[in-house]
Amino acid sequence: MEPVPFDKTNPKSIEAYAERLLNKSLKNVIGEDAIQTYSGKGKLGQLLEDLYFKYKPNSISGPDFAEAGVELKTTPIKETRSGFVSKERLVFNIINYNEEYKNTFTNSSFWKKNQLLLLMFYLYEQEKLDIDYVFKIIRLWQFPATDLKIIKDDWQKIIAKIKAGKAHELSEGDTIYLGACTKGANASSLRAQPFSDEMAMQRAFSLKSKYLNFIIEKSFRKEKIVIDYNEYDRILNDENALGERRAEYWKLNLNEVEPIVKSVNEYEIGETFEDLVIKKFKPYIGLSHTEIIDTLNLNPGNSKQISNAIARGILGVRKKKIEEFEKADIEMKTVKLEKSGSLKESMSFAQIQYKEIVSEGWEESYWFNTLTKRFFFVIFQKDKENVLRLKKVFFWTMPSKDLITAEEFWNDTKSKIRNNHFDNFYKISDNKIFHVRPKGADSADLMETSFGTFEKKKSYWINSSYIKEIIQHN
DNA sequence: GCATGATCATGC
DNA sequence: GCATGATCATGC
Repeated sequence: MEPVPFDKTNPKSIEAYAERLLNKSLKNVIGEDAIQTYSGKGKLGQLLEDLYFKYKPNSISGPDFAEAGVELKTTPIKETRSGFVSKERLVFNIINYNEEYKNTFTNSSFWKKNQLLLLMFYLYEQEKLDIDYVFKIIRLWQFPATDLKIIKDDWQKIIAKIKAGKAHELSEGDTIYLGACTKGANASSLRAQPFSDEMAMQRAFSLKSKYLNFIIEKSFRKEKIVIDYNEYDRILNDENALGERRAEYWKLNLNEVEPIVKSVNEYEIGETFEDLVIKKFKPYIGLSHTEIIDTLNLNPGNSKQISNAIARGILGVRKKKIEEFEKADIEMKTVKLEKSGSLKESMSFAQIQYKEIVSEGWEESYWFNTLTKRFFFVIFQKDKENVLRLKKVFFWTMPSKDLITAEEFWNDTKSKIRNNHFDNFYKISDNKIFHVRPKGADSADLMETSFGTFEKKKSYWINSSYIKEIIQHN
């Protein structure tokens, strides 16, 4: 066997060799002949291994480049008006429910395989073949310590659900950065789980698409720092030693966002990111808007967004967006309760895209992707004097049974739009969690349909009664 | 008092 | 200019 064209024990050497593909496609570099004589099959990652790296992984459970500890990942980006963004989540190894729970994080299948990634982002273009995709970012990636801490907690949360015999109830929205996404041809790709007879959907570890956007954005800026291994140690210190330590990674340069947690030293022992967020709110429970604003010296103005500004102020993020929430795609929702504990208003979401929904599948739809997010609720309630006071905060994910209702609602909405019926959607009075209601500048604010006609802009809403129940039970 | 339709304020 | 989050207005 001919020697590989790089030092297979050295991540930097593998990266340097990979970088020769930058702004090129696989076909550009190895030529059409090599591809035509290739007898294997597979997607881009496989083709790269076979035809470009000429490297056969000698272990299935470990990283692709075993000697260097490097896992190769190809993942698509797409171009939008605001630049390049991730097209989809990054999918890691399938979760073996019967095995993974026996491990600690440090010797988990996830960590052993994915602690050092060679990421190859390519520009997805619908009409192109895999071999013609052009690579736009090629780089080694290690998780910054503050992110690794969250990822470890995410992993443990997934394991806890398996240990509780609830693998069938896993949801991508359960966790912050590391998700358990469905993986399989269809909903009948089921697997056994160790502590329940119920079959569970096959799932894989995955990184949220929004998290990838940060890697993408910061990679284009090419900023480097040296990783803080003391912080790594603090995260992993209750377990085995970390493997070989890696040299450099690219720092997230945060101009538009600001993290809640600046260093892993801010965590108490055993505390998760969510614990820490909730803890930050504790001293302000029961205080009024004005009292919180005075205490923290905030300057939120007098707008409709005041509750939002107060919540960010409490988290120490004043002007910018919350980095962790952006990367995890956590949806922060502030709610105002009346004295009685009910909500005056239902909760609105984005406008229904009439031209898009008609050809979408459920799991790629806006509504599915919104409802499977993790939510962070910040609840204010009016007191006897009608003064809004902070009541409670909590993280929440929609239970799977309500997602079934959501799918029915969405299918109903979609089929009406397909049939050119733009009224008669679910109403609040149907009492089925969701409804459709107008939302535009005014009643003359219209959106084009797939029929070429124009209809009033309408949005997805969650009924206030449902939100009220969530608040009561959390 | 609530359901439904309508519209405002802000930020990107 | 427009989408989003928030809220108002009307009528039953």
